[in-house]
Amino acid sequence: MLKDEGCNADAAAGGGGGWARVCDTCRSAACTIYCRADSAYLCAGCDARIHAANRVASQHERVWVCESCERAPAAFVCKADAASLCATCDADIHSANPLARRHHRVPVLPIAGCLYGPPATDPGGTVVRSAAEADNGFLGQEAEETIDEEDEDEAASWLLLNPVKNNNGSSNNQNNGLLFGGEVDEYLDLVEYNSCPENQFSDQYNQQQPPPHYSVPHKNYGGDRVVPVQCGEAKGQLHQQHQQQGFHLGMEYESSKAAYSYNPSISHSVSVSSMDVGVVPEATTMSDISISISHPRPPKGTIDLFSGPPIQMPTQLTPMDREARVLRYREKKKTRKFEKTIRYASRKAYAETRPRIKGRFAKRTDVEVEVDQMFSTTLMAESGYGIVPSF
DNA sequence: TTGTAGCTACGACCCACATCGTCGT
DNA sequence: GTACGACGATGTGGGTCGTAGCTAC
Repeated sequence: MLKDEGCNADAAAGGGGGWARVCDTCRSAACTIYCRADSAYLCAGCDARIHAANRVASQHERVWVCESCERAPAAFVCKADAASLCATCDADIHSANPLARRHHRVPVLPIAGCLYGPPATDPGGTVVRSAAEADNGFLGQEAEETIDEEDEDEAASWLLLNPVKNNNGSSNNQNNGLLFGGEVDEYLDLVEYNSCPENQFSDQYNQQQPPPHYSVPHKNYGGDRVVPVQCGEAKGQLHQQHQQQGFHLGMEYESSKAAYSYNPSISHSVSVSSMDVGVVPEATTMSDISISISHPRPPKGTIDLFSGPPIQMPTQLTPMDREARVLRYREKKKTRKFEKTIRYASRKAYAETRPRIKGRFAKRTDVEVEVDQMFSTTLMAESGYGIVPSF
């Protein structure tokens, strides 16, 4: 049943295989919710807007979009992975290995009601709009303009390549990016991080960290390798997309070796580091970030991009580029988080089930392992949610 | 004002082991 | 170029410990 709505509907999904389905309404953000009543995939903002519009709409049953493929409605919630998965991904993931088979899964419960709550009222009596609304630009024009200015300023410093303010005496060059200090640098590593679908769903997910009444328990889910990821494929697409949308940060990231010759643009460094080194999103301090974004040991035959001469800002941004980057920056600002991020949910699940002595992991005896396996097998059979037959 | 004790908050550390990533064959 | 095995690195959570900062006396 759900399969009909599911992964195989890629062609109609507003994106090629491997890339997150886009919101059916705004066509710009990745969808996170599937509304069964409307048969529509919606992003958080559109969901909030549409389903908060009236009481009837708020009663629409919705489910989370599969956190793995991001393209189909979730059918199961894996408690071990704390992830909502469609039937296909659930089967894929939990047939991967015996440990995964032991994960306890339950059918996903539909979300009803208004996820984002009615607009709160501040002590002064003015209406405080929900975060979702604010995030999606429903602020008044005046407020929007103020925020625009602030964001522009902050984003400008984040926009490494904008030479306009880089001139002496102008306001921008406080920080030329991650290498040069400044608060906004914190977000830099998240940019490309978020671009990878593997991470993207995690971030989307955090973007709408559910209020307590959510029916589906959600935790950070950092894209465990147990989950079939599309990152490799996505990287290519990402690259394409960046080029198409002018998000390439001024980097000519051609596959030719020339791209790796010494042409030390900061954007190059950023992209290489974030994609290839593996950015750890939980980095919250500059030292952490510098660790996460730097090449501890550059590959042979390459040049340490961080140790070279001063970095040149390669191109002048067009207004469209700038706008795109500001938008992107804002998107990241919304989704940034400082909590610990779980990168491997299966490891977390395993760690939680391990025996401990005074907080330390203790050795498991053979008997314990056997009993545990028997118990989990029995449980799976009784609950009937095991999709893949255990052996 | 200075010194001491008590409390709280925070971060580093440790443990076992499944999984990942790299390297050599 | 591909497949496979070996092996070191990584990441995971709860308790403990050390240290810094604060308050009270």
